[in-house]
Amino acid sequence: MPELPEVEVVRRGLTSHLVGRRIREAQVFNDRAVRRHQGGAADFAAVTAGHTVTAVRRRGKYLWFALDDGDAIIAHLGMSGQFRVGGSVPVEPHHPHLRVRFAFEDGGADMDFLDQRTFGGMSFSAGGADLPAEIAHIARDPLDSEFSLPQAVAAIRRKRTEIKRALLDQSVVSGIGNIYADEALWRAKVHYARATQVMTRPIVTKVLEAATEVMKAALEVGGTSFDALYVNVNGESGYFDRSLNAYGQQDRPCPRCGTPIRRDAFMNRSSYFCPHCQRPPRPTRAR
DNA sequence: TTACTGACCTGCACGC
DNA sequence: TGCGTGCAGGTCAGTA
Repeated sequence: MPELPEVEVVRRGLTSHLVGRRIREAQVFNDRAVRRHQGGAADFAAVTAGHTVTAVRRRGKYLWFALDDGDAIIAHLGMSGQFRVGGSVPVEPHHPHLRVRFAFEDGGADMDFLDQRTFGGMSFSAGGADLPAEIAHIARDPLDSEFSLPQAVAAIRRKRTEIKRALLDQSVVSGIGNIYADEALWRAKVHYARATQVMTRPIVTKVLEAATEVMKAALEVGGTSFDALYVNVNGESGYFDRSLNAYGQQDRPCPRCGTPIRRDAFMNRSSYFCPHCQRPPRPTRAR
């Protein structure tokens, strides 16, 4: 699943393939891919044509293509979105997951947006080259040069919820998804259900530092791939799944203490944790 | 205002 | 072999 490291790998790939190229046309093969664009598929194609891409930027899991006149094209990969540009195996025009195709004035390789589960999508943002208004509510992520660890720690401690829920809240700290939340909590030895309002500043700091470390490590090896749902712009997988300590490791021994990793249902998804290293919070007594 | 829940969506694995 | 069910999970609208 694309989380921050995976999206950053895609951003870097797209930067080298797109910057300086002028869009000739966008073909939308599935309207759902542009459902967040107010004017619909035809309008999306009309407003994106003729623009030159000046930069590919990112905040958390959102990408946007800054355009020459100050506008932007926003993109989110969702769970299964992929951008492919001129890979060794070209995407066929009738590929079942091809949602949007961009062709360029230079006649070079097209850019394809594929998305199996259609949770991702694209939209046009007028005047959004620096930061689209549509994603201004997304907090800075730990790989952002202007990310403030003390501010993020304070934001988490202000919440009255469980730590994992806070980590997944993109308006508090962005870029962290289910995989890296579990890995960060495992590294920090913190249970996913710990209440944020009673966590000390050093503990929250430790969790965020762990999240930063694990995402940096994942970025170095091209991100985490379990299957064909995440690949870079050339269609290649990352290798970080080989380094996961908790996520997806149910019943396997904890690399730290040997206790079998447990899987709990949490927030309609799975949480993987070591029941020995990450002790559950004591239930609060009703008065 | 804040926290929480469920829907969206498709392909795969598994059991019967 | 075919069918039904559960699971994967990021985001957002609706509800409490």
